[in-house]
Amino acid sequence: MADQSGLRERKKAATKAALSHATMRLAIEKGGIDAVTAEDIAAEAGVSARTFHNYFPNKEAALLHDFNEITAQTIVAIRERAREQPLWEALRDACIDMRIDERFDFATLQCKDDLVHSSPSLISHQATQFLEFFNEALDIVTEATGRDEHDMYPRLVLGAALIALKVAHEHWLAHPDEAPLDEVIADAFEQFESGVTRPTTTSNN
Amino acid sequence: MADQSGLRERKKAATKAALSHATMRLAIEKGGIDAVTAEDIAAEAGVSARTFHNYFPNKEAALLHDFNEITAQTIVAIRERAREQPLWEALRDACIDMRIDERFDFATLQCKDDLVHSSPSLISHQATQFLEFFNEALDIVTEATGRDEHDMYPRLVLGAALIALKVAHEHWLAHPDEAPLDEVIADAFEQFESGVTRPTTTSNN
DNA sequence: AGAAAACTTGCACTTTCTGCAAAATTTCCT
DNA sequence: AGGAAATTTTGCAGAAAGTGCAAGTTTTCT
Repeated sequence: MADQSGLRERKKAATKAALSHATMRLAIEKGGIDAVTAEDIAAEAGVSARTFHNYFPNKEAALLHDFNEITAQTIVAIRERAREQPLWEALRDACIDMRIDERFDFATLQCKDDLVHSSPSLISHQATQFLEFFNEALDIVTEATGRDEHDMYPRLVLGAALIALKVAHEHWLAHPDEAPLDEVIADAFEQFESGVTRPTTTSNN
Repeated sequence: MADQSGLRERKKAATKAALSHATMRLAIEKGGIDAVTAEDIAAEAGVSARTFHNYFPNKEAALLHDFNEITAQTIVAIRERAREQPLWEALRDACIDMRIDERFDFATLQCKDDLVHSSPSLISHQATQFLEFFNEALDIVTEATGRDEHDMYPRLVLGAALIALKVAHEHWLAHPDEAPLDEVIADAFEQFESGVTRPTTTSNN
């Protein structure tokens, strides 16, 4: 349904990837996405500015495209796992299975993170993507818990899981040599299990 | 420091409020903030378009201005409470003390929430403000827990607290007759205390 | 091959947002 | 009160985003 392998589909995917990569390249080169125009990106990818806007609504979306891809896959993973595992474990394992560390070059990840943290427009866009992630996952979680719309529980668990994911991810990017990403994620989830709300002893764990 | 009561200061505050209110009025009238231009807002408030941009970077900021004010106050409240209370309680009580229900007309709140949920630009902007709130509070929480930058714990607790706040707020807006806002917030925080990660019995609580 | 469907492109247009410099207003000091 | 100094308002110019439309290309399907 999504990717029939006709010439047309392949070309579109290639163009989209080219635009996304061009955005990244230029943003790094010019030291920030704000110094890059949609026209620059289109030129770098060899298409017209109008075509760029056919693929992405704006440059932020182009830069964060792959992150978006991964969350889409994660939604599917959560749905499948939630059928066979307790919810919390399903969420945790789906997050671990994102395997950001294996799919991307570490330097590139760090680079992209720097770009995001230094541009309000990117921060804003990333926050929005996270919200979309939340909303898409919410239906699954609500169903899995057997609660209704009337109940806060689904949103609270899901929120906790996504916070754990985000914090783990950031921590790993800042301290990559400390532990592998999957362990960091597991650790973050574990802290919620043992009760985040109680002040813990300051054993660095 | 912030508000000396010279004529100039008072006028500026008045203009800012007028612009914010004008934005709200027009957004409701035209059924969405996207149908309102910065020029419309300036005209409604009786200033030039250029002046509007001296006060706010964009219309989204103008519409969400009061929410921003409140989070600024809440940061202060958290800082003070964190000196005298256990962290989790400090966060909870500071959130309860925001008293959104008393400060605003309920219909207006619901209206504004509808506006936000139906406009990508507003969703994006609100998400960004939430992130700023997070970052400002993070320093306080980190200090209060006696943990260092190296540790995920501060971000996890704070994340949990802000999720609780946001979820409670949304729930109350959707079901206002069920319980007063402060109780809903307390309830959300309580669910984190009793362990969100374990599936609970479906007693609607 | 040739019609139909889908994609690309250029163009026109509205809107946002910023810098700059001139005018207007408020404040401050004597 | 009066005038210099500081601050604010405003208009104008300009870069860039983003969208609709229609014409031109390319791919698909039979």
